[in-house]
Amino acid sequence: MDLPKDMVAASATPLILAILNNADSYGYDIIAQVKGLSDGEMQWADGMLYPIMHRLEKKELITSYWGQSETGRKRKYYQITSIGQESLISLTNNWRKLNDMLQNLVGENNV
Amino acid sequence: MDLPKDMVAASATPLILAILNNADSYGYDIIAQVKGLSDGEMQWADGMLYPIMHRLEKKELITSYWGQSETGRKRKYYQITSIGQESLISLTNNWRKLNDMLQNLVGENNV
DNA sequence: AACCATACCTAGAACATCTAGGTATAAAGA
DNA sequence: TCTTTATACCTAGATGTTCTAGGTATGGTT
Repeated sequence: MDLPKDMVAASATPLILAILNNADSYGYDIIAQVKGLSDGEMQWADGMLYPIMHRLEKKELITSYWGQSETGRKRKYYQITSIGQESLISLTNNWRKLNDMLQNLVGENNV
Repeated sequence: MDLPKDMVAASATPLILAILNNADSYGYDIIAQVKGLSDGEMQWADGMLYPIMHRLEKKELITSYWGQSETGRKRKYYQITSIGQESLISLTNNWRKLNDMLQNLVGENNV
């Protein structure tokens, strides 16, 4: 896909929230899910994800708790909050509106 | 709409390119078009637009030329380049893909 | 003359991402 | 038991960007 940075930035938050809205998850798994959802086109580096997670936590869109993998390795699980769910709805609507605007505008003159 | 900054940023470039792809235009008119297209929900400040135009010009996605309004006031018109058109296609496709991903993901669990 | 709307511009604050490093540990294999 | 690999998390700071808050200029209107 080779996304411009600003699109990566703008899509990261809603994608993360949408994933957590389906089920609690942790850093490495979120990266794996995004990779899967995008057919391998989006491959986030972990160092890019964690600062975003921390920011989302600070904004209280998500919370975290320590858990363990089956093998005993510790993991930090993230859970969406009700504020996060509201934000997800709003972000998703904005994405749809902007996408519609853009597609219509471009469609007019069949680029 | 009350868009987060990163979404404003990510949508500004494709919107501007799409508008110029329909017809050459100038700063104030682009702002007016965006306002119209969004039903008044997106109101860009001019001071926000010009730096973006200059950056797009630097990247050679658009070019500019001086013209005049009917009343004689000078205007800087912008025109999309072929690089800009390619970029517009790519950006529009990326927007559609990301939007599809997001809507599907959210739709699954009817937020 | 004064004011308003149009029209463009820039410096720098503010903010966020993302690179490039780092730590730690379980499992596997030699 | 030692090394390697994969998993798992973290942060400082460079980098890049938007956007605010200023500014200039001018034609039309009162």
